[in-house]
Order: sequence, then C-alpha cells, then structure tokens
Amino acid sequence: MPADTPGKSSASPLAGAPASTSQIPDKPRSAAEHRKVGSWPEERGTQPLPGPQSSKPVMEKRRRARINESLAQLKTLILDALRKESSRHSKLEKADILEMTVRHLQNLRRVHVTAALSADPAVLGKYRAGFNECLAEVSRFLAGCEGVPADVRSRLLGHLAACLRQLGPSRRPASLPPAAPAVEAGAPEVYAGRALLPALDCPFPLLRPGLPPGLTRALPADPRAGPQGQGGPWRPWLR
DNA sequence: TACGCGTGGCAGTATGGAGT
DNA sequence: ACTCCATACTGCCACGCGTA
Repeated sequence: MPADTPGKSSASPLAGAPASTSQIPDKPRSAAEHRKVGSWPEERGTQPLPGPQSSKPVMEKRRRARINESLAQLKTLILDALRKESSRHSKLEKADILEMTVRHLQNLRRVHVTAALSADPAVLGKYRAGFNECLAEVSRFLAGCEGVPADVRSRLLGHLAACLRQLGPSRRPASLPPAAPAVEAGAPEVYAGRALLPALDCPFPLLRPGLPPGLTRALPADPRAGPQGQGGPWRPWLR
C-alpha cells in the first residue's frame, strides 16, 4: 500500500505499534486508534478484541461497515441535494450512488463557475490576461533554454496559443468553447434551477477570484502574488 | 443479480533487536 | 550511531459461498 495514499491511516506511527504500547490517557484517539483498539462508541461494553490474528475478520467486517455507512450517508446527501424522494430510490445500487455523486459534483462546479461569471464577467478577462502572461513567461523561458528542439518549442507555444484562442477574444460568456457532448445544441443546460455555461476543460481552477471556499484547493497567501485575486491577472507561477 | 460475509494473500509501514 | 532484518500490524483486494 502506498504510504502517501490520501485518507489512509496506515502510515500513522501507531499503525504498527505493538499492543503493549502505552496510551496517553486523556489524548483523543484518532480514527485509526479507535479501530485498532476496537473501542468505537457503539462498541462500548463489548468484549475486548482478541489477538491480532483472530481479529482479522472483525477488522474486515468493520471496514465493510464503514464503507456501507458512508455510502448510506452519501445516498441520503445526494438524494437530498437532488431533491429526490429517498423512499422512491431505496433500490439504488452502490454504483448508482457513486455515479450520481460524481455527476452532482461536476454540475456543482459548473454552477459555481456560472455564478462567478454572472457576478463578475471580468473574471474571464482576468484569467485570459493571466494565461497570456503565462504564455509569455514560457516563451521567455524556452528562449533561454538550451537543448529544447525547435519543433518541440514551436509545438508547445502553438498549443498554448491555441488554448488562449479557445478562451475567446472577448469576456462575454457566449464566446466560451463548445459545450460538453451531453448538452444539446441550442438548449442551455439547467441545473439546480440555473442555466449553466458550457463546461470548460480546464486543468486548473478557472475563476480563482471569488470562487466559493472549498471548491478549489486552498491556496496559502503568497507575498509575491501582489494583486493576485485583487483584480489583476491570475499568475499561476506565483502560487 | 446485487450484496454481505469469511477468508487468504499481498504490500506497506512501524518497531525492536542484533550486528557493525 | 547506524544499518539490517525479522516480526507485527494494517489495509486492500479477490475469491467463493450464501442470501434476499
């Protein structure tokens, strides 16, 4: 198992601690510790777990229970978010729940992009200006970079320029790239009561200024950034 | 047919002891 | 002090089986 797998706790210093490791009495236990000592609140009053070897089925059972519990919560949340009656969807499969969740999160992101553009149409222009500066920086870097074949250089710059053109010459949302395949031509997609803009195939957050918290990676304040997020162009290399 | 369960295997990590 | 190795523990996955 990879040590850097997110959300896992096996890399915790406690993961491999022997059973005799003394616990700090008042220290709050982590989830891993709870699992290790078998003392989840709902399990109070039960017998302590036997040795590690014999507890393996219990651990596996507990793991499955965690998965199912989270899936059940996810189902409730997603049905609530989509305003669907849960009683009519009691037969949802796990795969359905996950698919609905993925679609919901994708749509949510587009809703927020739409909202941000509606609130301040200038953000697309700022993004474009930032992208432009990025392109110029790459161009400067490549010019001073030995060993980069000319065709590679020109292909890279051509690709970036094409990306820039794809953003459109103006700030109007109507100039955005073609809609996602699922969207019918001429019929704006509506989600949660809002008309959506076409999906942008952006590998990074498109509208960083003003994006609702939690929708993109939390970025620490960068003293070099200057006007970053305050009306100036977005400069990814300053992050 | 989807799901739950028990089980074995594998891989990653932590730990302690022995050897240098 | 440092390295190496055996061991313990944990999480994930696949498989077979039973059930609703």
